[in-house]
Amino acid sequence: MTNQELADIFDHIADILDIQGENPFKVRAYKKAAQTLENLTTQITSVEALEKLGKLPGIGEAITKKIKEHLETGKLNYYEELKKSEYAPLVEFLKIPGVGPKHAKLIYDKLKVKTIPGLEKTAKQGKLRNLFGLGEKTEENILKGVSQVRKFKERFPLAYIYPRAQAMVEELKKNKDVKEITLAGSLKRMKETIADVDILVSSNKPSSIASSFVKLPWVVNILSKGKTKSSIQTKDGFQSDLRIVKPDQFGAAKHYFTGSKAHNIRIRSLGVQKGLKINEYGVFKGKKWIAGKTEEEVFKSIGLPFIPPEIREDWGEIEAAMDGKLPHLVELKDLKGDLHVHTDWTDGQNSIEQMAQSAIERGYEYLAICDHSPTIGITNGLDEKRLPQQIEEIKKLNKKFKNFKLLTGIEVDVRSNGDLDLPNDLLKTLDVVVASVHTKFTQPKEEMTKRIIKAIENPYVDIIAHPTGRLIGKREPYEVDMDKILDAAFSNKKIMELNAYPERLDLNDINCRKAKGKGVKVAISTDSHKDSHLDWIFFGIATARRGWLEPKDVINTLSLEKLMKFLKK
DNA sequence: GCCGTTTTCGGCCCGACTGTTTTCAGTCG
Repeated sequence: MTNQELADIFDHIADILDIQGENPFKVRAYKKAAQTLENLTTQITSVEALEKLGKLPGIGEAITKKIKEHLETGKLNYYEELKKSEYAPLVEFLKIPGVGPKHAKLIYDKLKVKTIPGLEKTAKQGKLRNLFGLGEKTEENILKGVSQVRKFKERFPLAYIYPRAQAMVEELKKNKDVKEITLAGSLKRMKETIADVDILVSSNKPSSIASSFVKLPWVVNILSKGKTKSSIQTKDGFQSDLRIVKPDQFGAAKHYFTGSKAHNIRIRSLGVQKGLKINEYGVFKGKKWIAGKTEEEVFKSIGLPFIPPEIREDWGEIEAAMDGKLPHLVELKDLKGDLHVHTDWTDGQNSIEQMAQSAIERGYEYLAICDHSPTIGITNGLDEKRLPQQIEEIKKLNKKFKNFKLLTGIEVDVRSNGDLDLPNDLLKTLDVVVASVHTKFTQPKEEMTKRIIKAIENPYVDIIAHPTGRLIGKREPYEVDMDKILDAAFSNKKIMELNAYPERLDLNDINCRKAKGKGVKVAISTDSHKDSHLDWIFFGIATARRGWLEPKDVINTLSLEKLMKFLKK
């Protein structure tokens, strides 16, 4: 039972209760508990962990008891009973935009419809419009919503959304009535997957902005258009929401629309304690506006320093801010090099020299060439004959550079028994050895954990690449005991990779934070297979920041000299 | 259901847009 599975149960409970018409604060309590569990950095696998559990935000006596019951018996009676409720199937309806718990219940109570296909049929027959509170328009919207649920995926990878969102911002900037413009929401917080694109604009002519927005070239459907708020769907499959405020309100609005929701609730509650009201228009004392031009002003009003967007998740950032212990998050400019790239010696597209040139253009001091080893046959992996040849080539090239060095390396495969597919005699001649799992992902958790720990214990291995093997939206992480892996990494002074390849982002934010907590250093590397891929470091940095990493936690912020010392080379 | 430098009871963040019920409930973020 993972935290995520427990979180899903409480989330489901909240939805069923909501449809049943339970006390909305009780519903919110379950939602809050689900969120806390989802964001936890340690797995709740033991009953002992429960001692600390009750102290977590939103988890009190009743929910602790429920978690305990589930851990001990493998199920939760309350949940099992709730699932038998005639309203339980209606949770599906909540996925339809515009349908909430009240309408779901109403539709079922009056028409006994409880499936999405059934709902579609009923709507097409024109039966919904006769229900009290619903009309023709709502019926139409529900039909649209049903087809949308089919057509639109739930979330998109950050790297898919980000460039498209930037393009929308650039297009909107052409409107001269835009004073300030920014991305907001989960995109501003750089979550690894994004449901929709939030854009915030300050302007004295809101209607002009709204008109530009709904006329953007990517728009396929206008969902709503108002003076301060509009929503569209784009041809790329995602929704985008625009908010427009006055220039003096921009900071308060930016804070508010960046979220997360949990963070905002905390901030607003702190405001209430100080007799302040905080909303998207500013900070108010009574009816008097006292702050809100910048985000800094909003934080300052409740006595806090600026909290970076990436960590606004109510994962402890507010407590850290109160104690003056906010991390100084790592930035792109802190990085001195990339420790994992491929070339045309294996499955990369550019030569070693071209990769070096691109690294130099990005201001790096070093670049580690870590091509594949023999096991990955299709990549033309380097064997005992070709790897020494590549090392020679790199040595020759290094004579050409000033203030820059190519590091010799390999991405060596970890076999299913934990052995590496190149001999130690060869590995010890390299500057950087990155070890990774590319085969037999379905091993049981214990075997996989042992396998990786064995690689960590090899004296010539420096870095474990993409430690969970997940591909966002395509492949779940393999089963592995991350706590044990990190403990082994710490005691062997080994580095964990944060692979910045857009579909990997592995370690993810939560595991980065866990690594930091255990004192394990992280390498943010792109795994580039092409010179332009070096820019993907952007998403690696974003994930590192979400994981609270500081320059001191990241190994490739070290100068070449200090790096080589750390690697003992 | 959670929580407490106002409280172990009585609160719980706040506002915009839509559609429909002509004064507001439902949904969303």
